[in-house]
Amino acid sequence: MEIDFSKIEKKWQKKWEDGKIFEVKENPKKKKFYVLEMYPYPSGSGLHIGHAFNYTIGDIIARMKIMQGFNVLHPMGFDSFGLPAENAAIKAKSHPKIFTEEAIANYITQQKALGITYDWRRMVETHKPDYYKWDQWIFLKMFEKGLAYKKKSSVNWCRMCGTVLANEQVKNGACWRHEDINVEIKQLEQWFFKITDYADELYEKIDTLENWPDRIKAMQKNWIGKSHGTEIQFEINGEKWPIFTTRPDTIFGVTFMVISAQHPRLMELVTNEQKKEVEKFLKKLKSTSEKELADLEKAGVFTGSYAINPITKEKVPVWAGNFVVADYGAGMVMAVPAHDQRDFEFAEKYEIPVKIVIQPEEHLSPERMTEAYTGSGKLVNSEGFDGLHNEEAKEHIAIYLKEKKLGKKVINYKLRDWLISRQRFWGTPIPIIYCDKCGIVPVPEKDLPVKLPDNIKFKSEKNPLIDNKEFVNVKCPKCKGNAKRETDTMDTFVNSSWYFFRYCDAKNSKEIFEKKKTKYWMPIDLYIGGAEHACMHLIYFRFYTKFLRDLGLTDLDEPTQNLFNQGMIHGEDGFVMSKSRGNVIDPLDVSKKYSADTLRMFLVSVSSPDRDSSWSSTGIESMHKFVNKFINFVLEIKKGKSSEKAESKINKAIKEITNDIEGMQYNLAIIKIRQLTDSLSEEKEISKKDTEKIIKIITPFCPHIAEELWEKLGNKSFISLEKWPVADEKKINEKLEEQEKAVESLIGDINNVLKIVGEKNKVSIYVIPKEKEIYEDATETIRKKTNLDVSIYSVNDKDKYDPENKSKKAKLGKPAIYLE
RNA sequence: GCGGAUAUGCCGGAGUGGUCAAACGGGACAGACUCAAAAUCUGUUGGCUUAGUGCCUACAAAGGUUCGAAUCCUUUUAUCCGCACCA
Repeated sequence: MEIDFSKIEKKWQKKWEDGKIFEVKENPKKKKFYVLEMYPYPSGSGLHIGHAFNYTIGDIIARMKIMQGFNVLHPMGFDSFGLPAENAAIKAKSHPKIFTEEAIANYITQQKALGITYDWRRMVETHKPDYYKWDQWIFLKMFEKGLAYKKKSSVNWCRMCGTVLANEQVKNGACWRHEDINVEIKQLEQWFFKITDYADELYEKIDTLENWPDRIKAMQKNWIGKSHGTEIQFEINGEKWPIFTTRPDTIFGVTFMVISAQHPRLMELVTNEQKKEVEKFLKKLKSTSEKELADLEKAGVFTGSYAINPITKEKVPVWAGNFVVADYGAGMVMAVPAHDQRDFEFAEKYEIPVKIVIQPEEHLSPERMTEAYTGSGKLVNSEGFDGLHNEEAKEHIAIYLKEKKLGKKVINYKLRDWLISRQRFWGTPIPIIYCDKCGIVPVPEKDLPVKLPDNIKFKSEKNPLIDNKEFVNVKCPKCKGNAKRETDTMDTFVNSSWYFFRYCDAKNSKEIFEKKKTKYWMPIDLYIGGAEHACMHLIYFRFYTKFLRDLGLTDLDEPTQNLFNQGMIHGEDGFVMSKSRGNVIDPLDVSKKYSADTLRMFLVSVSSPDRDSSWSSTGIESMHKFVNKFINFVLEIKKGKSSEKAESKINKAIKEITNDIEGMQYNLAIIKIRQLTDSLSEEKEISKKDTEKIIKIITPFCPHIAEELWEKLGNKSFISLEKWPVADEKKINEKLEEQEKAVESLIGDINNVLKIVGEKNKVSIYVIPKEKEIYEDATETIRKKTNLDVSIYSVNDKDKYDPENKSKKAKLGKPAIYLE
């Protein structure tokens, strides 16, 4: 039968929409299930295959859950602030809003064409004032709590983006959007969110995230980088300077100190004699980018100052070095060349003494060392601590330092505060006013939102807000005097840090969301997206959830316990899809050529959805054949009574497929659907009820076709809302399956012998009496599959035809055969 | 350097202690149908051997645990990814 896929897709999409069947509201009587795919940035080029994959993964489970009777929240929205639209607007001398809204309209059309169960009433678009108003509101709350602050510091600048970037947006020293552009370090005054206040909770709660991929959890731990150590006060020029170390046990081995060349107070330590040298060194450093810095040989210059070791009272030189990170720990380290490789290399280069304070079994001596000894051992040259194992010594020395008020135990994090200012137009305006009299004044809540003006002129790449007098000039909310607005906007990751809360109450104009509503829907039961957000969005959205909790807006510690990382779909050539490679597959082309259902099926059939896979044109072709085969099977099979065997198979399939979908092993579910269809096509008839069950279990994968078939069987309802079948365990008959296998193996044997002895016409089969029925029932199948005349005899049958006395070879489960 | 993941037949990928020469799909080959092709259907697809058998070699490599391992343990190697001079 010829199916007009595109026609039935449109038909059912319209019916679903008209029937509002995927629109949901809170219902305390029903169990909720919140499934969320990461919302997209609406780019001008439309949906790509990764989007289609992402949405399909979510839709399959959403559809099954709906049919299982859950109240399923499955929303979609757009992360619609961002640079590409702004850059396009600059080029076209237009407004980014125009590009953005066109792109969104296009996305919605394309998303609808995939037949996804979104509740479109809940759509959020982050560029709309009714959304970003609440971004600003959160900012004000952060400001109130001291978590939003302005500070001058070294920040990452991308000249292509024309703005500063958060630490999380710097990859390998380059901009996350421009991998060939190394970021520059600039000293700028910028707005930060104090995410470090939550560093400990963000770190510790990672272990509670049961269903997050290990990889993501490891990446976040690594990124937050919690380490236990000791802060020790060294005296330099009569002033106390703290350093951070994880190795207080080596304090007697300190032979010099190194302060970061980027340390803001470096010059305070530089003596007049050394000033020239240091400046020369700094100048040379400045011309190297951060990326090159990483590969650079350790180098430094003597500052002229000396530090006093708080325990030994020894005077050691303080150097400025290129390998010390300025904003980690104290930006200065105590250097123990004998027991730290970096210090060792540095000491070797500048001929600084090496002092061994930890001795392992195999005796070390400074002259023979070619690298630092970082292992364990007993303390030596350490006065009263000599003889202690170094692990014990860590503890003892820390206590000693604490008693003498020379140091204390501390915890350090690699995580830095989140730099949220962006020197760009197309983002949420930071709701801050600068007044000459009153200083930094937050915009009062009642004046929110601070709207982006429609009337703007782009001049080069400069943020047009700066020249927009109507925007900039404002009265100070405190003194009513003339004041100016902040013109920086917020990082777009701010918008995506709480959008999942807003879906629960997307149209609320009075408050950010109603707590009662989010209490019903949250947490997200399944969050689906790519792994590229591991150390960006996926940290930020945890941070925001904690902050909103502390505001009392939610009781949740974590936004979701279940994170699913989809794999990447590569081109047919195995490479990442890219225009320049010409291996891009457009999901819309595919669904037009085959069907949306074929595309959905294919996307999740190649391998487990969390794995990378490659596009395959033969694969989609084959899936399309299967889809057609399935349709024909359902329509053509005689609706009568199901055999026991068919019932067993159907129920077993229901059971297994339900588990596979639940476990997101869609590829396995599809294999089972294929197997079921293949084996049932041998049946003469199947009951209408069973046929309907089969259509139901394919509904999450092929919703349009399922609806159409459901209707063709005479049903008036939506299959999408029908009850998911539950396997009747009693009908699963393993014995029948075994018997079927036995018959198959017999057929295999016959064919095998035929191969050896050549063509024959007739087969006589001798079976153990109690098995006779099994094989007799299969006579027709055997005949069909071997193309032979089939006679079946019981071995104890006296009248059997058995000229070569083969029957005596028969065994249980393995009949004897005679071919002629 | 640190951390995470992966390694299965021509290919993609199932398979976590025996029922595994290994699901399912792709590809290839052979056959049926057809004037022919497409579609569809059937079979074969590690080696040798054989009236349906038996044996050997196999699940990155090497060891080990076990009556028994693709599956468990140890080590090694390779690939991919993330962080990276974090003291």
